[in-house]
Amino acid sequence: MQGKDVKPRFKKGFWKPEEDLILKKYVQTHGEGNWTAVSNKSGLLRSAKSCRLRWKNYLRPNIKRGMMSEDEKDLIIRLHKLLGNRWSLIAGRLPGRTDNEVKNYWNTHLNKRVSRDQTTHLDSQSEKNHQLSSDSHSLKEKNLEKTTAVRTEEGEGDAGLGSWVEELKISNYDVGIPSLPGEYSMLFNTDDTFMPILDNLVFLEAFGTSGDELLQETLFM
DNA sequence: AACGCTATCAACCGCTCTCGC
DNA sequence: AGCGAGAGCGGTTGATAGCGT
Repeated sequence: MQGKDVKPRFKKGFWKPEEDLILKKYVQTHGEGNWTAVSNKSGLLRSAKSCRLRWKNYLRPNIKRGMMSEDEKDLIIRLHKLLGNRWSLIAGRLPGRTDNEVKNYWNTHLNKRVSRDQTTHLDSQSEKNHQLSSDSHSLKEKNLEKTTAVRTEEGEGDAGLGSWVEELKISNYDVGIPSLPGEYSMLFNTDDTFMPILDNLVFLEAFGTSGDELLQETLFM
């Protein structure tokens, strides 16, 4: 056996408490980041990726674990409506929650709940929606194109944005109140928990423009 | 008690993005 | 401009706990 072509074989599977302790101590001493160094120097036989994930999802300070509150559930549903499967973005609005946790929670709990709700509402809504959608569709279409165009003009180079906005359209998410203009009309819903959190930062991250700018464009185009 | 099924969630995998050279 | 390494993201897998029969 020649040593030079032997790749380090990393350990897989669940982390032991002693491994957690080693990782925690190493990061506390040397700081977060450079996970390759963490992997190489900590003595853990774990990949850089694995170390990063373990730290980010479980060992990082201020991680909130356990049951989701009703507010958190509601927020996830609403943000998912607006942002789609952008878990890190959604998790960023939930202090102490990680993208992995939000994603898991969505897949196991909320996904079912939402599809169930949609099914029960579908019958009563479908007639009404059909009427409204023909009116609102062109406006929604227009605003989406405009939003995407803003990003393109600014040279953001985010090829993925256009596609997920498209997905949002295709997946029949009712992200707006039909009588209000634009795709972002849900902003006019003065919901107590949602409004303060859906701030400009979300828009900046998601659309490359601030919520204020977007509203201006949507309202006074 | 034993078995099978389902739900849950931690962790991995593959891909994309970013940045430095 | 092209390349490689590191970091991040979203989708998927697999172990296992819980429940029903």
